[in-house]
Amino acid sequence: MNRDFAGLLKEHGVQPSAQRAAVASYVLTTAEHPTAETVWSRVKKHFPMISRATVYNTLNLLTRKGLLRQFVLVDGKTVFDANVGNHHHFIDKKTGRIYDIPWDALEVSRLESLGRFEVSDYHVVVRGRLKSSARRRG
Amino acid sequence: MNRDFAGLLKEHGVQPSAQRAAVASYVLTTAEHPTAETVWSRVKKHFPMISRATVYNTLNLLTRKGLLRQFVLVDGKTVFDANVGNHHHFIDKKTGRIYDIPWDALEVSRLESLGRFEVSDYHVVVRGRLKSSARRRG
DNA sequence: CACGGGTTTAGAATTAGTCTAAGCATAGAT
DNA sequence: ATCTATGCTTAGACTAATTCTAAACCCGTG
Ligand SMILES: [Mn+2]
Ligand SMILES: [Mn+2]
Ligand SMILES: [Zn+2]
Ligand SMILES: [Zn+2]
Repeated sequence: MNRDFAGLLKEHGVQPSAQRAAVASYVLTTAEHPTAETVWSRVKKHFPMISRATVYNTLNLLTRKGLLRQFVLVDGKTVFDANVGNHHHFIDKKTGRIYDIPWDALEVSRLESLGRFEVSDYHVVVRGRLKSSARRRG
Repeated sequence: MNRDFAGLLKEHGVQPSAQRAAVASYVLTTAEHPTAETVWSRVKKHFPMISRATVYNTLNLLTRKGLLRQFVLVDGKTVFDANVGNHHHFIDKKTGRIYDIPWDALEVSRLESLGRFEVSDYHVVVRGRLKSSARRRG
């Protein structure tokens, strides 16, 4: 932790600023698939005067620059995911929380047979309950 | 076409009305995965005085009764799907249109190996381009 | 120190969806 | 045939998520 986020942003063509580093330091290290509202509330703890517009701007900018991915799995909520590599998702039906499933944990076959669909990417969305064993990181 | 939608609704525990039959006759027969706004505009052509609230109410009611499914795949738009059986989805990156992939066209393996995740359902979301062959029904 | 480009800000605007309260339709009772 | 209760429909108000706007701000360069 405590990486040099200003440097990281610069490397990805994002001009660094205190606000952007604050957003990045949270959103690029969490596994909780936060909404923009969640990002805002987390970042405000350490940077109380940051505005909502800056949070949205920064999240969209990081997404355009490939540091972040955003997707909508439930309801009307866009969530942000710093895991930009291929992976699948598990949604806990009880809590709505989203967990990553490593790419290699599942295999999808017969994708070549899709006829008129030319596949460029895909992922599996799994829904269910978390087994009762104590939950660890998600 | 021109099925008895009032009868169909009754069979599913939905008290029929002219508005509900109008919504049902469109949304239960289309394959275009429409948004609520799209449903409203289509239904208004044949039933110009129907209100937005009635369209939303009916779509939510049909969903509760199991005649319709709703999901969010892209952007912030909930779409409605009269195909309530298991199936996968293909999203055309160019147009955003959503197409059904029959359940048996794909196979997902190793779902039993997901450890702490207890799977109750899943589906594959595939994205790509539609091959140039003339498009048929989606 | 002034300039200028990019960044941040608060709040207005927009969009999707829900809620409200009044009016309407109709099945059943008389 | 009329009455009535229940449920349906309606317009518009409201809410929540997100984007837009325009002014203020920051900071490196001249
Ligand atoms: Mn966005
Ligand atoms: Mn809904
Ligand atoms: Zn993820
Ligand atoms: Zn479908």
